[in-house]
Amino acid sequence: MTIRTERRNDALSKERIVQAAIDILDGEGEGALTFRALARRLATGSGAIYWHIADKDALLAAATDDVVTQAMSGGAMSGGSMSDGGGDGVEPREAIRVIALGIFDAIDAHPWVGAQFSRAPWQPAMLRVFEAIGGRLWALGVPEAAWFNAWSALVTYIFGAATQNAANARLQAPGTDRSAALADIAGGWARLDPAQYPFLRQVAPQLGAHDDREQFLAGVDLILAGIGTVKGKSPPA
Amino acid sequence: MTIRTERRNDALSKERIVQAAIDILDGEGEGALTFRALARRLATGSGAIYWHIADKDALLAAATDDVVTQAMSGGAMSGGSMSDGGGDGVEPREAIRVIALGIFDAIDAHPWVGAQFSRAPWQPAMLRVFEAIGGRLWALGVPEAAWFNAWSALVTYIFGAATQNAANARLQAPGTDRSAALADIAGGWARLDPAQYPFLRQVAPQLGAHDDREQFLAGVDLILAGIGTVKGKSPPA
DNA sequence: ACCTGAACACCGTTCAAGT
DNA sequence: ACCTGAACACCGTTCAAGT
Repeated sequence: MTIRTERRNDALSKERIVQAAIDILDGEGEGALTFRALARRLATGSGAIYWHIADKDALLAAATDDVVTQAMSGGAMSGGSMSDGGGDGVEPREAIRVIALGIFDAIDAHPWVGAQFSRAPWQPAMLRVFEAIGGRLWALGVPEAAWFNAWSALVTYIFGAATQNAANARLQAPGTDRSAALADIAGGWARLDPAQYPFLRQVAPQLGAHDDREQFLAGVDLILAGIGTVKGKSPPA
Repeated sequence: MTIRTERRNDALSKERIVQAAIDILDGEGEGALTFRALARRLATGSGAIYWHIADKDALLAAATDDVVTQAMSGGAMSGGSMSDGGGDGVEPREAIRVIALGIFDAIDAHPWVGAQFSRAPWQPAMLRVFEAIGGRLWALGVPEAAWFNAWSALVTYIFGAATQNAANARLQAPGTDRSAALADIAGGWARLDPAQYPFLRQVAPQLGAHDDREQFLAGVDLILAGIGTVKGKSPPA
């Protein structure tokens, strides 16, 4: 007697399709993701994909949701949204930094996610990020009147900065050296007209030498410092 | 004797092509900008456009540069980049707010510009924005060690927030009511699981009622306040 | 020098036809 | 229920041919 597996291992499914799409996006770039390429990789017809996924937008949305969910699954990012101040042992400012860096690194590793945000905010996985940030603001003791604007500024900065960073990375030809490209731009700034661009000339060396993650975190810290001036008290010991 | 005009008034030129592209982008959306549609509007062949512009990326870059240049031509945004503190009578923080709002409004009016930033930062018109912000930081008396990070955080937030705002606007069907769509999302947040999403439930009413420009400016102010804590002195009177 | 428009090599999406 | 792959209606870009 033969025991049939209820499903062939290689049966098409939304999960398999989304994973194949992520593989293509990461490995060959956004331009390489076509239904024909996807069908070839899955050894099926291009039309079969439409049985499982509505269209290309839905495919990109599902792939993005996957990546963000992954990024949020780190231990430091769950829990701690209690209004009593957290209670999971992580200082709220530090927790916000960890969440922010998690998003930054995830988008850096999957640059196409950045472009996707513009087309589909309010995705389910995003809600978990939003809540995690908001919960830490409660734990920080930010006064109620400032909740919404403080939360909005943080979330906007985190996703905006991560997206811009990834876009810069995507601009480069796949094999080229990132720091060399940056040095090129910094060199261009250093040669700008001193009368018109005194500031950019001054900061050109720092542009060429900066670390992206540190620069990103410095921005998060500036916003946190600004939020601190609203409540007017120092962080809890 | 006949005096020939050196150029027919309707002769093709990069300027005319870019303007026609902007008209299409603003009036019919990003999906409507094709070389065929552009050629039809300019009463020429689709191939003629390639004589004046390298490809579609260059066309979008030129259109974006136009819009940003326009946004920066406002009087309050020029000058004032002297290290002696400005001297054009506008308080630096207020000048930064004006510049930021100018960018925000320009991208709000031309939402496609937001999507374009990801593909081409470092555009010439952008440099003027970058310099204008940096110059005001000097005027604010920010210490040298903080120049780069403070500048970077401001510029990142301004373009990131403006882009995200425009993307949200673009998501909606052209005819629909913006506040109704926001109320829908806010309603969704209000119905989230209280155990998992206490923060989002709390701020849902503010999400539905907020003013986008005010929210944006509040973020700029938070960063400026954070920058203030770095230098540790109050703004000059 | 500048313009024309057919041709080429692609797309996303649909759908009759298969199993 | 799920899959196939040809067909449809598009794209951006090129290029021989015109003026």
